[in-house]
Amino acid sequence: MKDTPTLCPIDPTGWSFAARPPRNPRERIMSAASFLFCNHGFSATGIDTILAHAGTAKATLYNHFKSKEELIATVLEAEGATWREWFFGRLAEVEGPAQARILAVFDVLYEWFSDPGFYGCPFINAVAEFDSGNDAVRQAAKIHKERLFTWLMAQAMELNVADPKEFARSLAVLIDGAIVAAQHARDPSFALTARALAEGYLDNNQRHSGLREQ
Amino acid sequence: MKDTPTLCPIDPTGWSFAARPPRNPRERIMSAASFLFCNHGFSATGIDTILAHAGTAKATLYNHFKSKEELIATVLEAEGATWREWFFGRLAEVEGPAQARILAVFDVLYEWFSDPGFYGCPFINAVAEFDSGNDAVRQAAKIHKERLFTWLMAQAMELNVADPKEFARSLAVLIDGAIVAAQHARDPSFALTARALAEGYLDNNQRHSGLREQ
DNA sequence: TGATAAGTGGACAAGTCTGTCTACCACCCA
DNA sequence: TGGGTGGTAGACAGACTTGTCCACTTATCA
Repeated sequence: MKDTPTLCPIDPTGWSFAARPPRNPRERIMSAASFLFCNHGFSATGIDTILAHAGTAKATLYNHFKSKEELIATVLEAEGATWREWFFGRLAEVEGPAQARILAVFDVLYEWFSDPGFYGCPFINAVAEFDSGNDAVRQAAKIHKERLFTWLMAQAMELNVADPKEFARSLAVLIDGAIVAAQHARDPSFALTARALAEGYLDNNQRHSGLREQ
Repeated sequence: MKDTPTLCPIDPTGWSFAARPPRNPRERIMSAASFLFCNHGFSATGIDTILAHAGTAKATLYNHFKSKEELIATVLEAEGATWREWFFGRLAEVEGPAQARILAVFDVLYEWFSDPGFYGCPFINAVAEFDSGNDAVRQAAKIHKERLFTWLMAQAMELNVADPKEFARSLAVLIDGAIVAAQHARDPSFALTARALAEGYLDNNQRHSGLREQ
């Protein structure tokens, strides 16, 4: 049971920290915590459950993390970093202009939603569970969203749109909407619905900027 | 303390069950539970906290509700029903064609997001917290979403769009996206961003159907 | 007036939660 | 060989959880 711990029964394409092979007790704890927190909720997952999944002793956990709250924050950071690495890595593979890269966002989302282990966005879920009362969680979510926003702004600059900030906000709405709708309906095709909306939005943006130039 | 209990410090325009004046112990419990569950999370809110806010005895709670789980389900239903009553009531006031009513959706959302007591959609939050593990919650969320979907489909029929289902799905994405973005950023103006997206989508739909008819 | 229903207050059981602590083990490197 | 580091196993404290129960009070209504 200890030699090859199967903490995460799913085999995602690499978007989740929980699916990475843990190399030491600390990583085993984080893997198990990540999987359990994201799938069963943060409050609902007890320390003992995490330890049982990780196959480590309680003292080991409290050697590495000051408290459950710190563990939650650390796990969220790791999960976010892994996801962004995967997400932006995927998009970096896309050839062509910014327009193609932006539409590819929704193809990559589709891939994510299609994974049997998809549980929604850990930050959306965490803020939903804590909202007021846990600033570390809100902060982690804020940073994650800002990273995404920065990437969207960069695409907007490249596209030379009239209002890059509003452009990024619009795409953020489409992305969040797709995530929540797919999570609730357990239907990955909401990514394609959002993609079609994005396509229309890009077209409208193009047409208006064309009119401006004439 | 018992004569005029101020369970809910906010004074919304009527979208929340928690703000309705409770008339009997059962309603006091539901009001307090609704406010606490939605603002601090379901697991994080204990029975004793609810009772303290409601000013009732524990036996009264367990006289009316079999368990905390049943209380959660009942509160979600009531909160959803109140919100829908408010939301669709608002939209029914809108004069003009379906197009205007659809855009008004986002004005009403803006009003909701602007309330200081806005905490996001209780169903999105509940599913985020429980996901797997509480079927009653998922079921309640499903019913709520279906009601909204039905309304959107009705507008689609009136607009005579090519694919009413896809039309409703698109607007659902915009609505969910606006809710989550506004909740995270604590910025109601995401409703206006979503509104602009909807406007572009409606225009594109119109243009394409025009092309089809020619 | 007097019976019935509904609510109160608080003790209590039984379990779960986080976090601490001790005693022990196994490995690595000097 | 032997000391230090890091992990294990599990008991334990103390607080908090949900849910039950009982004796008592208040309100309603025939």
